[in-house]
Amino acid sequence: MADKHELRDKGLRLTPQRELVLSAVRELGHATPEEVAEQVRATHPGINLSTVYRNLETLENVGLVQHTHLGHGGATYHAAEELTHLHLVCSDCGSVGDAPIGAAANFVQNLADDYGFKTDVTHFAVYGLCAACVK
Amino acid sequence: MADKHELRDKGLRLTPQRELVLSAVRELGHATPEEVAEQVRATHPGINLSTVYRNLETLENVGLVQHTHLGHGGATYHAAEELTHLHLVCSDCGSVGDAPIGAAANFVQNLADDYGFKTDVTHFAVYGLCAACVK
DNA sequence: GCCGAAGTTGCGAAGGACTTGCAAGTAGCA
DNA sequence: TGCTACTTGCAAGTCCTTCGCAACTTCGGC
Ligand SMILES: [Mn+2]
Ligand SMILES: [Mn+2]
Ligand SMILES: [Zn+2]
Ligand SMILES: [Zn+2]
Repeated sequence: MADKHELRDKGLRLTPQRELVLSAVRELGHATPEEVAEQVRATHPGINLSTVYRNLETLENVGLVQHTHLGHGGATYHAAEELTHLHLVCSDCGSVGDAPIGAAANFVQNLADDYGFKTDVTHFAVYGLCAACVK
Repeated sequence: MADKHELRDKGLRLTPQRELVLSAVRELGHATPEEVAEQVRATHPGINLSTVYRNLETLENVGLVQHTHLGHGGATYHAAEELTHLHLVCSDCGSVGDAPIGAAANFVQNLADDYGFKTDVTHFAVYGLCAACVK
């Protein structure tokens, strides 16, 4: 549920649509704009898809949500608090597994040391074959 | 330049368009379908974009090219031989740097050991801030 | 509480990036 | 040389995301 103050505190106006979009992202864990819209429509049937897109962008600008790429195209949205894990996406079966960010700590450190590159490991999924499909 | 035999050897028919698409991918290093089309048009002005898409797909199916995601959307194509490095994409300035695959060896090993996940580190770029933009 | 400026919404239309159907053309094998 | 399966160009069609705009809210000030 979106607390009214957190939106106002970020300098955003409080509209039912905006609260609902944020709530939906939190409830869904990660979701495409289309899925967010569908979820919001459960309580607010009239919401327009473009309103969902606009609010996702606005919420991302103030850091309340963030997007990730799990598949070959588009984006999926997470609540910012939730971005504490990596996504392991299987190229074969499409499954999305989680791994703690720490699993990449070493890698991130290497890139920082050797290239001065500050890696955001959550923006793109980690792509490959899941344990089940390796066999 | 695409050697005629390598296409035939993969069971593909040899068309000028197909050879040119493969050559273009090799010359460009990594390129979007649009960029490949533009490159091909230098010697074969009439080539249709859909022919480029179809051939990229065909060439990917037989393993001569491969696609990667460097940006937030679409795909860019590489010659299969060239996929020996990671891409470090800067979220700020958009630059695309390279790093040897080995930089991720440790990470890949971790995921294999802990999750049985076989990682393809080249499919998605490594996203973050380049050294210049970190400052 | 009421007002007005600025921000937001819904809707329809536009964009951009592929994908598809199809008729004409071509490669490759006999 | 001929046949058949594969390819191509072209036009149209999808799918996903963004825009323009008029109507409508929100919210700080009065
Ligand atoms: Mn992909
Ligand atoms: Mn992105
Ligand atoms: Zn799998
Ligand atoms: Zn940069």
